[in-house]
Amino acid sequence: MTLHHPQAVQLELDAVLHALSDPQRLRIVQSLAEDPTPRRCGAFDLHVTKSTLTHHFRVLREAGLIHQLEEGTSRLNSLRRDDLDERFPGLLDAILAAASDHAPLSSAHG
Amino acid sequence: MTLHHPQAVQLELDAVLHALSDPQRLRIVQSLAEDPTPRRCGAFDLHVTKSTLTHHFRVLREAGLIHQLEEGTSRLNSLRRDDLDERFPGLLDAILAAASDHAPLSSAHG
DNA sequence: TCAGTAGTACGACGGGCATCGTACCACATG
DNA sequence: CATGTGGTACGATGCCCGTCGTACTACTGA
Repeated sequence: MTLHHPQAVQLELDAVLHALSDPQRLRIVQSLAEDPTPRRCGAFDLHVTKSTLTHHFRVLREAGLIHQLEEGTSRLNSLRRDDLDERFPGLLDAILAAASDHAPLSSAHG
Repeated sequence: MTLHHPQAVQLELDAVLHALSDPQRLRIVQSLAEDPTPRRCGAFDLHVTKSTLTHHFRVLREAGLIHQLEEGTSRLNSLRRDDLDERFPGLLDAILAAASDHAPLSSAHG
């Protein structure tokens, strides 16, 4: 079974903003923006249980923010930058800029 | 008693995104962006009751998105564009652009 | 085969939120 | 004083959401 991803044209602003209004999910997107390397759900330092993690990644995927590629027992997550930029030009950049000003990921664990 | 408005520096991204993730509130902000004239809470065509209206305007105010000036029995609402732009450059513009693409206010009642 | 890893599915819990109705206040106007 | 207008406060309701635990599947490797 393949995972459902909305098409770029179908992305809804409400869903995107809601997805990013949660600190944990904003963290994930921030991290993926800093380092675009696709990586596992568990590879994000989030301090929540696995089931909660699954939930957050699902919200992000269904909002169209990330792409999840099934790879063995893992799912490789990547940011849908191009689709986001195509649908909502400048939105992701503005949010990421605001987020990095707010609580920079690079110094979050320092 | 004066209404509490957060300072520009204190604006939190989570709160802003959450405030704008609600369709009704996004509508209000959209409307204020299209026509910056400060106006009453009741002057927005929202199809919700007065108490719900009060709630939404409070959320917007406490997130720092709007300013409410007490004027007699009314509150004049205006968009805090400058403060938003100062704190989160480009964010409001990007969201408004995305929103107008999504569901243009000017054609909402047409 | 046994153990470990990566993740899902389901159910539950608690809190928050959008919405409403009712009651109430402040001001203007007749 | 009575009425209308603009808005708040409070309580209730129903739903959604973030979080967790438990049980489960699928793959990997000793």
